[in-house]
Amino acid sequence: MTNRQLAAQATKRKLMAAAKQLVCEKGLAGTSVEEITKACGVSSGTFYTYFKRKEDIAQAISWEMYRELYQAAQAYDGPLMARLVYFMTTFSEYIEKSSLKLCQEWVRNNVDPDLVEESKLAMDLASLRGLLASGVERGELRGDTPVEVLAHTLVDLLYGQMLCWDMSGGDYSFAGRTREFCDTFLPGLMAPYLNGKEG
Amino acid sequence: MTNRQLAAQATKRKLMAAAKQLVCEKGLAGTSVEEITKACGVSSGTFYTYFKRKEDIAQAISWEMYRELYQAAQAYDGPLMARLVYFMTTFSEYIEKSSLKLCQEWVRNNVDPDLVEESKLAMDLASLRGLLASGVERGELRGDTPVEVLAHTLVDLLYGQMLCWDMSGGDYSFAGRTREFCDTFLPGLMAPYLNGKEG
Amino acid sequence: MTNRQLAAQATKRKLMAAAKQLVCEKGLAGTSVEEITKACGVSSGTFYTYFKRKEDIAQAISWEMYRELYQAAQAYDGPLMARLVYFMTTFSEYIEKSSLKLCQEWVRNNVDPDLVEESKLAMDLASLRGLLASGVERGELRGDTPVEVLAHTLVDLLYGQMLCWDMSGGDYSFAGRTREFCDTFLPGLMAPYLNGKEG
Amino acid sequence: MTNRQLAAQATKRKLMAAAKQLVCEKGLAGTSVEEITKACGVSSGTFYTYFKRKEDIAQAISWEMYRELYQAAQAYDGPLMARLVYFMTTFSEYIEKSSLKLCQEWVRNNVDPDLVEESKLAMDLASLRGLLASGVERGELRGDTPVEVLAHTLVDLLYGQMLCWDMSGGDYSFAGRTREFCDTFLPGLMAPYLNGKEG
DNA sequence: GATGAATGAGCGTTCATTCAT
DNA sequence: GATGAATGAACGCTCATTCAT
Repeated sequence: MTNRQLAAQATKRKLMAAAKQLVCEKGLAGTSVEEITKACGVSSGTFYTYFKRKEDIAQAISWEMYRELYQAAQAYDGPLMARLVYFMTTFSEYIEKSSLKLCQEWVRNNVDPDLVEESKLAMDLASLRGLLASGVERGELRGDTPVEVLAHTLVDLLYGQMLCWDMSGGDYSFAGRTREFCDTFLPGLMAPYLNGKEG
Repeated sequence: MTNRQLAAQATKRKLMAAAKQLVCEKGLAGTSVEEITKACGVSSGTFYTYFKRKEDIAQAISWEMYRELYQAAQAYDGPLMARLVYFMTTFSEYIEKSSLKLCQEWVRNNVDPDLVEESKLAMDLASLRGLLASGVERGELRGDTPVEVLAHTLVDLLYGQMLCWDMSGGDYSFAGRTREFCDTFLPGLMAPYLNGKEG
Repeated sequence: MTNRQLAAQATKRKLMAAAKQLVCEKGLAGTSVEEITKACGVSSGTFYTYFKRKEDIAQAISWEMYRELYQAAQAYDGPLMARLVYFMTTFSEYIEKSSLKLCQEWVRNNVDPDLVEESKLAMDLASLRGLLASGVERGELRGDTPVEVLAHTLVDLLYGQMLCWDMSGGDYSFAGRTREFCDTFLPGLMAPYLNGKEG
Repeated sequence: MTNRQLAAQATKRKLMAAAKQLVCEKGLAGTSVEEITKACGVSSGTFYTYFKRKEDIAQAISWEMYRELYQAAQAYDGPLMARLVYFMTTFSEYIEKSSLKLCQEWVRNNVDPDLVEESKLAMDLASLRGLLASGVERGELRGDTPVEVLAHTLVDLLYGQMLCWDMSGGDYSFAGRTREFCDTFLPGLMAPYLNGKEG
């Protein structure tokens, strides 16, 4: 990689870091491109060398964050229920740690019908589906487990906890609520599909 | 009520009707105050006789809609499980019928940390809490039912279904998913707390 | 006077009182007609029964205030220098007591080239001119006293003290400065024109 | 300085020149940003590249004007009384030459309690104070001259002449009045403090 | 790759004033 | 005399984006 390429990479990283902080403080709509670039000591035009539209930097930031999350989730091994709980709690812990504002911003962006994104929703769904499918493969789950329905129900629930947390203004712990669910209802929900050795 | 008051009421209704349609088509951000007023044949200033800010009309519309929903839910009677299912399915059917765009708009507005609204979230939570509490009172649910946790878990789920539906762009039926949940998982979820005569 | 006329008079007084307070707090530009009328419990249309334009109420208020001032000044008797000092200090004391904001507002309005008012400036000038002329008549001042020049110089000075006080944001006492001038420089200024019995 | 910077400077100058003329004709409130920019053949947004708010251009114009005035005043040398007279008459001549409307606008802006500006009032005061102090240093004025009181009295007077001129609508000469004062009263006012060689 | 001046459409909002009731 | 809904022109200001340098 040439020096120029390295410098370019550094510029992009600086932009994303500055944007992340500003968006956490003031939301994306409340943050102008100029603020982001000024915070990096570059000119506003430079922004467009790296991002086609202002919104793109928000997506880039969220991808960067979620990549880490997925890697952790895939690396984890253990019994099915533990894997499930690990995925769900890691999901909410991660988001809660990041920033309420960032999460709200993300919801706003992804509910906007004009902003199509390669869907994180689809990825989360696929992750859970894969997790359950692996349970079936390994014999931890019965063959007739309704994998698809289970997967999207759990995703619905996680997203709902996230949305309610956003709407509450962070009045309580998102991760706490996820753990509460995993303790209180998840075992009953999964029981019918678990093979004996797990039950 | 005098004629003048009636005329004023009519104007407000016209504004809300026009706004509802336009917002369904193009979202609130995509609809200008001028468009709304022109569609009613009133001047743009008239808008501000009835709504302090542009956003307020969106809230007014959603309140109007949800009032109906709550009335239906409270009117319904029957065994606890039926009341629960009725509330949840009516909730999603109602929203789905209204308009995807309107629902997305509502989510966007209510996730905005600056726009505080007397929370529909709180109302939904209270409705479900009340519903479950009535079950306990009537002896349909055991005395040690964790009413609060159940209530917010079901709200989380409903809001999650709504959010995922919004994010999918309406690719599938929101109400269908709620019904699916009620059929597949709700009985198992409630089973531990139901008194014999219901189970 | 009929009851109706009495009621009308009361309404007008209420409007002026409310306007005075609001303008003192927020300036005229920052006060809307609706605020004034709401503060009186009347409708906005009523305002226009008594004042043709919004600005007119400010003038009405200032006239009301200054009438009192002029009456006091004319009632006072004593040696010329005392009359002069009395007029000048009463002028600034009165204004200072009223309200900085009101004074600033008055300056703004009277510097506006579009708002012609029966000039208080002209009245102040006439007052001082009359005061000095009476001094000549009574033999307190020499016959060749440049009454006109003295009068407008003293008005210039008073208005200048007022303007500087306004610009300072009320950092010091307007009346104090007037008194300082009367003590320090006024005797020297008048000395050449005073007849022996006064000097 | 690069070509781009030169062009930017030229744009700013054009904006100020156009604004100056328009404000002289119609006052700041009567001049819209669009008028100013159209007169320069630039877009309305460009205005905000150089001035944060509409009002700022008025301040910029007045600073530009007064800078010249202060430079002249500081460059002038001669006996104290001459320096004093020069400062005062230059002050009023300069303002009178500029434009009545501009002067009225300036007063309006500087009496507005919300618009804080690095005070020209303070600068004028400092100028006169410095002028008198230099007189004391050079032995032209007695050591016990009340420099501060004299300075603010003369400033009060100058500002008062300006205000009265504004209020009169320019019916007479501002500079003429200042000269009249300098001829008629200034010598008597200063006499007690002048050292023999000057008197 | 970086710059930064220029763009310019677009919009929410205000509010003094009117007039039919 | 009082009402108050309706008016509607008017304007400041934002800011994502471009492109010549």
